[in-house]
Amino acid sequence: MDVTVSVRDVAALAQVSVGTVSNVMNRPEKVSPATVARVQSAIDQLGFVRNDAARQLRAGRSRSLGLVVLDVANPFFTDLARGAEDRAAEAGLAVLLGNTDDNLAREAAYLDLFEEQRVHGVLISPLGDIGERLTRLRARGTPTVLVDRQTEDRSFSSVAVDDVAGGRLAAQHLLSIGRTRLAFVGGPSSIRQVVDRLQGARNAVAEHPLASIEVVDTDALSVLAGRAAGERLLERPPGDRPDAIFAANDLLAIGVLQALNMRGDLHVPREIALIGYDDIAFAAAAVVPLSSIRQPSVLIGYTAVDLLLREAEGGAEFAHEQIVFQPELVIRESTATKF
Amino acid sequence: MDVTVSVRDVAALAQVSVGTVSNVMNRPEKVSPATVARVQSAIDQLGFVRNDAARQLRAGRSRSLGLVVLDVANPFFTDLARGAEDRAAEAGLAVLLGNTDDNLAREAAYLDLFEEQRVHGVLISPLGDIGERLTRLRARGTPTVLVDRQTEDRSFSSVAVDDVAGGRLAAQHLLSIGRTRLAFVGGPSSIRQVVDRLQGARNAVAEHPLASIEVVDTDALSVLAGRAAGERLLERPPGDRPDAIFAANDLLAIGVLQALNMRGDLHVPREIALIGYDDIAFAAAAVVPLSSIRQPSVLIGYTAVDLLLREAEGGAEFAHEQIVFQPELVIRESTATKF
DNA sequence: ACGAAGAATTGAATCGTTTTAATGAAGCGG
DNA sequence: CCGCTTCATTAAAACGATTCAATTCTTCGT
Repeated sequence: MDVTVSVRDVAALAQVSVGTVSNVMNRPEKVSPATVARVQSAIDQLGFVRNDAARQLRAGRSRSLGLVVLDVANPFFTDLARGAEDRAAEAGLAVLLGNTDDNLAREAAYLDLFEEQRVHGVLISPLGDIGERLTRLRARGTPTVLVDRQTEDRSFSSVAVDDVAGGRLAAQHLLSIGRTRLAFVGGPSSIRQVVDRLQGARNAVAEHPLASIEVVDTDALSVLAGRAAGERLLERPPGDRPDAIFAANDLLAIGVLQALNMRGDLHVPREIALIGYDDIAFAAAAVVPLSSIRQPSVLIGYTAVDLLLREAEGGAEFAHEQIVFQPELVIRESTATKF
Repeated sequence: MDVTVSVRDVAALAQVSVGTVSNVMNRPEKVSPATVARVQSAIDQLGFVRNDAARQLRAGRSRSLGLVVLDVANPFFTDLARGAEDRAAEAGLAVLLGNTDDNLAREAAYLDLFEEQRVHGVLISPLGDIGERLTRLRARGTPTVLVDRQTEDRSFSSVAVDDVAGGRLAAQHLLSIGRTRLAFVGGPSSIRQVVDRLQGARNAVAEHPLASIEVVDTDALSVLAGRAAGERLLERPPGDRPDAIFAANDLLAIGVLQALNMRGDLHVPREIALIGYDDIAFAAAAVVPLSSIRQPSVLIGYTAVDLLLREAEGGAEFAHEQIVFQPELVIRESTATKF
C-alpha cells in the first residue's frame, strides 16, 4: 500500500510538464485557470502529497525552527513554547520542541538533530556555559537566540528576565514580612537561572544586618525534588529550621508545600513562609496559594522568535540584541502576614 | 557565513570518493581504518554537517514520528509525550510534537505537515470523528495509532483508557458519599473524551433512584474555562446549586476550585464535593487536594509508540490492536466525608 | 497579414546523500 | 605465478521538487 506518487505522476495524468505542476502549487497565478483545474484534479485523484524532504533539499532550509528547553513538563516552558509557536505560525514556520531534562548529552543531541534538519534557527535555554557547540552552530549559519537566560556574551541575541532582580525581589519580600532565617531551595547549579536567582537573594540578604540564607540543594527543578527537599528540612529539629523558603521555581515550591503539609503542626506561612518563581497557573491554586515571581512567559517566547526571524534576515551584519524583561512580585497567602 | 559544505567537499579534502565518505558515516566497518581517520579529520576540519533532507529524500522516510495532542499545556499530555519520547528514542527516532488547541484546522495542518515530512508514523488524539483524513493518511502509507481515545473502528490501532468506565467511577464515588445533585463540568463536545466521561457518569446516575446530573458546558479543558464555569455556578441561588461536581479533567477542576474558593462561605467538600480526571501532579497539591481518576499517562505514550513501530514493520497484513487500560479512582480531600 | 510583446508551458539542471554494480588491489592455495 | 576469493574503493544512478532559460502559442496594433 506504500504507493508513492510524485509530481511526475501528477504531470502525466494531467498531461502537463512537472514544471507546471510545481507552478500550480507554488504560484498558481502564473498558470492558466484551466490548467490549474486539471492539475488540481489530478492531484486529488492520485492523493498526491508533496515530499518535504525534496522541497527542503532544493530550498536549502527547512520550514521549521527548533526550541530546546529544560523541561516540557514545566508550565513555564509550555507557556513560552506557546508564545514561540504563535509567532512562528505567523511566519509560516513550525516549531520543533526538544526537551533536555537538564541533560547535556540530550541538549547536544537535539542541537545536532536540528542542525542536520537545517532549521531556520534555534531557540535555546542552554545548560551551563554557552559553550563552543552553540558558537559553532551559529558560525555555521544557524541563527541562535538564547531564551530565559541572560548572558554576558553580547555576541548572542537573547530574551530573558532579570533573574538576579527576581531573586532579590523574592528575598526582599520575605525580609519585609519579618523573616530572617531564609533557605533557598534549588539546584543543580549547572542551571544558570538557579544560580542567578540565588545570587539576587544573597544580595538582598547581605543588605540586612540580621538575615542569613542557607542553600538546600536539589537535583532537579521538579515537584518531586521539592518534596524531597521539604522532607529533609522537616527532619531537622524545629529550632534549626528556616522561617522562610525561597524555591527556585514553582514546581519545587509546590513540592516543598506538599512535604510541609503532611505535618499538621507546621503552618505555611505562620511557621514557614514560602515563595516560588514563575507564577505558573497552578501556583494560585495550591493548597496555600503561592506567592511567586511572575515572568512574561508567553511574551518571552513570542519575542524570541521575533528576534530570531530578524536575525535570520539580517544576516551576519545583524546587531545582536539582548532583551531583558523585569520580573514582578505576586503576593499570595503563602507569605501573608496575617493568618 | 552561510558556507554550506557537502560530502563532495569532504571527499575532495580527504582525497576519496563521496561514496566512501558516506560509508564512513554509515558503515565504518566497511572502510579501512586509515581512510576512516582521514575522512573523519576532513569532516572535523570542514565542520561538515549531514543534510537530513537529502538523506531523507533518498531513504524515503524521515527519522521521526508525529504526535498530535489536544493541549501541550495539559500535564497529562506532556506525561504521555514523555512516554512516547522514551520509546521512540529506543528506536532512534525523534518525536515531533504538535498541539491543536481543540482546533480542527490546526489538527489538519499538523497532519499535512507530518505527512509531507514523511514521518514514520503518527500518534494522534483526534478531535471528533476519525474522519476521512485519518483514513486517507493511513491508506497512503503512514501508520497511525490513536491515543487516549477508544474507537469502535477496529481498523485502527489504539491505546486508550476506558473513559466511560472512568466517568462511571467518578460519579459512583460521588454518589457513594451521599451526593445526588451532580454537575458535570466539561466541553466542548467535539472532544470524544469529554463525551465518554459524561456518558459513564450518566450511566452511574441512571442506576440511582434519586440522583440527577446536569451539564455545565465549557469551551475548553483549561484552568481558565474551569474558573468561568465555577463562577457561573456561584451566580445561582444556593438551593439551586449542585452538591457535587465532576470535572472532565483536572485543569477544569482546579479552575472550579479557584472560583469556589473566592467565596469564603462555600466549602469544598462540605457544600460541594469535587472530583477531576487525569490525576496530574498538581492535583495532590491543590488548595483542597483533589480526588481524581488516574490514567497511566506515561505508559500510554510508551505503548502507543510501541504499537506504531510494530504496525510500521508489519505492513498491511498487520493485525490492528486496541489496547484499553483501566482507570483508577484516587480519593483525596475534595471528596472527603469528614471535614 | 506581419512582427512584437506577453502569457503559458516545457525540459533540463540542480540540491546532497545513499546505494549498487563495477573496478582494482591484495592475499593465497596449489 | 596463475586463477580465485576477499576487501576497499569508486563512479554513476537514483530520490522528488523547484527553478530558470528556452520555446511555443496568443493576441493585438498597424
